[in-house]
Amino acid sequence: MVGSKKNVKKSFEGVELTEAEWAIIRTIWKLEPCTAPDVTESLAADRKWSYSTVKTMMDRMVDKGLLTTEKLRNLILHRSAITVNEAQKGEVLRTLKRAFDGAMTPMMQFLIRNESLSKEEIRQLETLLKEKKK
Amino acid sequence: MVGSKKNVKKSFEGVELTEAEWAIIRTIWKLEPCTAPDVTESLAADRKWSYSTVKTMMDRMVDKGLLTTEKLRNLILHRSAITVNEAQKGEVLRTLKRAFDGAMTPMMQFLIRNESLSKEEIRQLETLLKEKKK
DNA sequence: GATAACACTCTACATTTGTAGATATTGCAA
DNA sequence: TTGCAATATCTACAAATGTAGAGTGTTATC
Repeated sequence: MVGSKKNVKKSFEGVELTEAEWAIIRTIWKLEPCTAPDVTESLAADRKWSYSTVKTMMDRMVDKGLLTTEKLRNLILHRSAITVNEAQKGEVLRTLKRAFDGAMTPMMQFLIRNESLSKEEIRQLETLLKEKKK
Repeated sequence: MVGSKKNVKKSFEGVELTEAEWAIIRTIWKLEPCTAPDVTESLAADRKWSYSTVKTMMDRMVDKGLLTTEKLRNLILHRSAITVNEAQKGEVLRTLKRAFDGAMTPMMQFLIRNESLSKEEIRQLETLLKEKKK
C-alpha cells in the first residue's frame, strides 16, 4: 500500500523536492484544495502522466509530510504542507551547500557574473541591496 | 559490469550531480589526476565509504562522461571532465528552473531578501553589479 | 435498483542512487 | 620466484524515484 506512515509534523528547513514533486506541488499551490484528478488534468498539458502516476506521487508526498489530506465524501482533498518560500529555500540551500560550500557571497557573485541581467534588473537589485543595508 | 557504455562527448550545459557525485568530484578537482584509492582516502574524514563504494561511483561517473580515465601501469588515473564552473552552473540552473520558473531576477531577489549578508558583502555585490552594467 | 462514471487502492516493474562484499589481477619486494 | 599488498572487476542488494495497469468502491442518475 502507498501512503501509510504517520506523517509527523516537522520543520521544513531543508526540504528537497524531486523534479516530479516540484511539478505536482506547483499545481497544488495553484489549485488547492484539490483532488488527484484535478492535478492530473491541470498537468496534462506538459506532463502526460496517467492518473495512477500522479496519485502515487501525491500519496508519497503525503507520507513525506509535504501534503495534507482531508476526506470529503468520496473525495480526498489535498493541500500543500509547505509554502512556496519554504520549498524555494530548500532548493537554494541545496545548491548553496553542494556547489558553493555553503557560502552565500560566492554564489551571488557567480550569479551576477554568469547570468544575463538587463540594466533595469540590475537597478532593481541595487535597490534591494540598498534596502538590505538598513 | 560497471562502466561499459562508450562515453560520448557532450555539452555539460545542464549537468546535474547527485550529492555523492558532488563529494567525489570535489575531491577529484583537488587531487587530479588521481586513483580511486586516493579519493577514498581523501574522503575518509567525512564519508566513511568503502573503497568499493567510491570506485563504483567513479565508474558510473566515467560512464556519464563526468570523469575521464587513463591507464598507467596497473593504476587507473581519473580526471574531471567538467569544470567547477560547469558543475555550479548546472546546479544553479536546476534551482532556477524548478524553484523560480527559470526567472533569474526573482531568484536573486529571494536571495537578497532571505539570506543574511554583511554590510561588507553587500558592498562587494554592489560593486559587481556596477561593473556588470558596463 | 442497475449501472456508468469517477475516484481511490493495490500491486508491480524499470531505473537510478547508495552501499559494499567477494574475487581476480598484478607489480614489487624478499 | 613466489607471495603479498595494492588495485581493479564483478556481482548484488536495498531504497528512492518514475511510471502505470488492474481491480474495487461509491455515487449520481436513469
